Parts: sequence; C-alpha cells; structure tokens
Amino acid sequence: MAHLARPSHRLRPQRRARGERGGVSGKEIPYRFADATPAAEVTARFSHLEPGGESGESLRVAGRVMLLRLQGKLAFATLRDWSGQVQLFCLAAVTEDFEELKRANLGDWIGAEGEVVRTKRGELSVKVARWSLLARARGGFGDKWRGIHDPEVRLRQREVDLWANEGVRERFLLRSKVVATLRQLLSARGFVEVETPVLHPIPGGGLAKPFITHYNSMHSDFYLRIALELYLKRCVIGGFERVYEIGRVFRNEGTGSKYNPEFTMLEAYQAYGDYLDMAELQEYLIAGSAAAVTGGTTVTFEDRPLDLTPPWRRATMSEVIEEVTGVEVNLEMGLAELRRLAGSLGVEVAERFDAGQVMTEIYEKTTEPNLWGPVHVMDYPESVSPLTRKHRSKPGYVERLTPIAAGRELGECYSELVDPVDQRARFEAQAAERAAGDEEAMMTDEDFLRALERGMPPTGGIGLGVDRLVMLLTDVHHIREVLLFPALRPEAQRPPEDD
RNA sequence: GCGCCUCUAGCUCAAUUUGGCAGAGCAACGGACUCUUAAUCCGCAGGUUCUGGGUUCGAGUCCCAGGGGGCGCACCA
Repeated sequence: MAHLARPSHRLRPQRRARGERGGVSGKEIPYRFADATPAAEVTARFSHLEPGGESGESLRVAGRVMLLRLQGKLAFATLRDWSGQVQLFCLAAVTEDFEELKRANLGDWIGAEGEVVRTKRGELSVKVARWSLLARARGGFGDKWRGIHDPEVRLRQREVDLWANEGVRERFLLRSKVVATLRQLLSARGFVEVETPVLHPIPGGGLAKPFITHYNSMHSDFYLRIALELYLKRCVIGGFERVYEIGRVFRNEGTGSKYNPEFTMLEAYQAYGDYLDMAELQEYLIAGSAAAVTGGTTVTFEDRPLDLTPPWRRATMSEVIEEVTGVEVNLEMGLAELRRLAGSLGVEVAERFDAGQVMTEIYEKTTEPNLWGPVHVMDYPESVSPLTRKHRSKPGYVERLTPIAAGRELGECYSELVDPVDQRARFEAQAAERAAGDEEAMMTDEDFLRALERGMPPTGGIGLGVDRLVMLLTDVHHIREVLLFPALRPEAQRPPEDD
C-alpha cells in the first residue's frame, strides 16, 4: 500500500480524526456477555411478526456495529454477528445510556438486551433496553458501501477484509464445510484419519523442492513435508487398511494464481484397491463436497456449467492429447519423434528429458488447460511417476490417473507401487536425475524401503488439492481467495509512530 | 528471476483525447431530527497526487531512476 512509505507524521491529522468519539469510553467492558441469541435465529423465530408488532419477548444479541442511523431521540444500528444481521432499535426514553450509544463507532462490538419488535417500516429489531460495549474499533475499515479493495489491506489485514467485504466470510465458511464433508465422506467408507510428521528427515512422496529447517537438539537439518504419502503407506503396511490425512504440505516454489508455498492436501490409501477404485473415490469426494455446499453436483465456474456428477469420463493421456491437438502422441514412437512433435507444437523440453517426460510436458502445456471435463486422464509414463505401480498391460506406463475439471488438476489417483525391489530401482533412477541437476528428484528413503519389505498389499491411493477444490466450488480464480492468510512477502518496514 | 500495468484524502474513485488553481461520495468532526435501511439536511475539516531527479513559464498528467502493489511467463498441485 502506497501510504506505508509515507512519513508517519503526515498521517497524524487523519489518524487523530478517526475513531475519537469520546462518549462510549465511559462504558466499562464486561468480562463476558452470555446467552446471546444468534441474529439468524432471531430473524427466523420472529419472521411472522407484523410491522409495528411487539413480540413481548426479550432477548440478548451481540455483534459488530455495521451501520448507524441516528435520528435525534431515535437511533438504529445494524448489528452483525457470525450468523447474520439484526437491527438495534434505540429510543431515548427506553434505552439506557442512549446518548452514549449514539457515539458508538462503526466496527464497535456491542451486546444488547431488549424486546424483539418489528418497526413500522418492517425491519425486525431488538428494542434496546440495556447494552454493553464489548470492544471499541479504531481505524479505517473502508467504505461502508464498497468495502476495501486494496489487495494489500485485504490480504495482510484479513480481519478487516472478513468483515468489511461482502462474501469473504461466507467463502471461508464454505471452505470449512468442504473439509468437514470430506472427513464425513471418508469416515462413511471406513477410512481412519491419522496425523503423520510434518518434519521429515528425507522429503518424500512427491517431486518438489522442499523447505529446509534445522533441529537444534538433533544437530541435523529436517525438511518440511512435501507430501503425506510415505508415512501413510507405512500405516497401510501396519494394518490401517483405509487411512487418510488432511494436512498442510510445503513446497519451495513461487506463488501464483494457483500456487501457494503451503497448501492443504488430502491423501487417502485403500488396501486391496487399484487406481480405478480410487477414481471412483475421487468422484465421490468431489461430487459429495459440491453437493454438501451447493446442494447439487453441477457448479458454475467462469460462467460455464460444470457437471461433477459421477461417473466421470475416463480417457488416456494419448487420447486427450490427440483430441485437443489433433496429433497422435505416445511413448511407442520414441524419444526423437516425441521431441520433434514437441517442437512442432511449440512445447519447450529440457535436454535431459526422457520420452515420458517429453510426453507429459506436451500434455501439460497443450492439453490439460483445455480440458473442461470433468475427465479422468489415465495412463501416465512411468518416468514421471516414481511411486506408482507399472501398468498391468501397457509397458512404459503406470497406473496413474488425474481428475481434471475446468482445465485444472484437482488431484491424483494411483495404483501404488508395492514391490520393494521395483521401488529401490525407481529411487535409484531418481538419484541419477538428482545427480544430473534435478532439484526436485526424490532421495532414496531406506526407512520406507524397509517398510515395503514387510509387505504392502495391493493399494490404491489418492491425493486431492483441497484449496483447488474450494476454488472450483466457490468460482474464484486466485488461491489467495481461499487461504485466510496466504504467503506474502514480508511487509515493508513501516516508520515508527511518533505520537 | 524476465515482460506488461498500476500508485491521487482514512475508504471508493474523478480531474478534458493533447500539461493551466486537486475534486466528489462515504467515513471523521460540529449541529438538526421519534420509524431509519448506504437515513436525510446544514456546517466544518481533511492532500509532499508513492519517492527522487529531469523537461517546461507551469507537471497528478510528459521523461528517467527507485520503491510498493497487481497481472502474465517460467518451476510446481
């Protein structure tokens, strides 16, 4: 925000002018305000009260003053709590400390007690007999009609955004419902929720650059987890046949409209299942979340309808590439031909890429953003999937499938690699990649290999990007809109206030 | 990291395409008002136009540099 750079003494006249109404300061702030009725409940319970009607029933409400309409010996305040809004109707002859109440600031928290009435103009109100100031608000909270649009304030001072701007609280409430719904849906299928370490001695389970931290008492560096996978698989080996975790993972990457360095991942593993079983589970979770928060399985995204009703179409990577580009692409044609095709499609590929990496690059650049879907894209090349089991019938491919909706990858489904010998070979291939300069390649995890040697049954796994799912369901196009406190550059040093 | 855009009152925004006294609404402050709904009305304040430099008789406006912010690209989910 531009004015942060301005010397503070220039701001002082305005700072002084704001929030300086003195009267309410005489009120003592109580330690509690019990038994408040939520505004939404007041609205519902007295919906049949006629204009001008008096309910004869007194109750207490509490919330934040959003608007004040002062009218001499009358005053109206719009009070907002978590559930909704209700009007306070204050009369000089009825309301204790009436003159004090008129000096409330916008943003103040107030608790009030009085009879529920409906005004002559039809607004359901609490006719305030007694009231308490619960908190004073100081500082500019934006235009009362248009709110605050400065992204710098909205994101760095999210508490302001949450109450000053329409729809923001609702979006985060919806996010909470989505997460709760995912837990219910998984629980209904017998999945057990566990919590695994965030600090990893070796970052595994995905391809990404990790954050490094230091554990003093162990005199060694640890990594913030980039995935949940390896510990969850060890739970399966230990006998948790259906297990999941919803947790934060961390990847040392730039930010963007779809990227935040920490994000919330759901991973679930199901013994005796394969990637097709997991595709069904994905649909169940995604469509179930949509139904829980929107009432249906068709959502609107970017003004286009998106029907998430299961079952979704399944198509191979080769099929969808050909549909979108008109060009046939597959591993069988070999590295040289794949490179030639990539060039003709305008896709740049690194020197060290093998056939599978080139094919995946072509898919991600040309095809995925153009798949409205929803569709499950299946049969990925083996070289880009080091923890996935080889395809049962197609050499060079693995049993991996990604649910795509609105051109976005929402998650992953796998037939998990359960063979310790194969797994060791994949780790060694990754080590070679790493030696060749790929910072995202995996490190060999001997603990995990030893676990696999204890015996892992055929297992299906899924990953689901919770943030992206919420974006899809709320029709927002920046991940910051679904993260309460997104990663931001540290705030510019503000000159000290000298008053 | 590279490209494009942007920065005016506490907030939201104006300020003749092509330089000519920096404005409005809301908020704040003082006042009026017993049924308001972004209440209304009267009054009063509030500005280093992000910073620094340049061109010019004159710069919010044009040029250069720096800073904050946004959006694309790239790595990634």
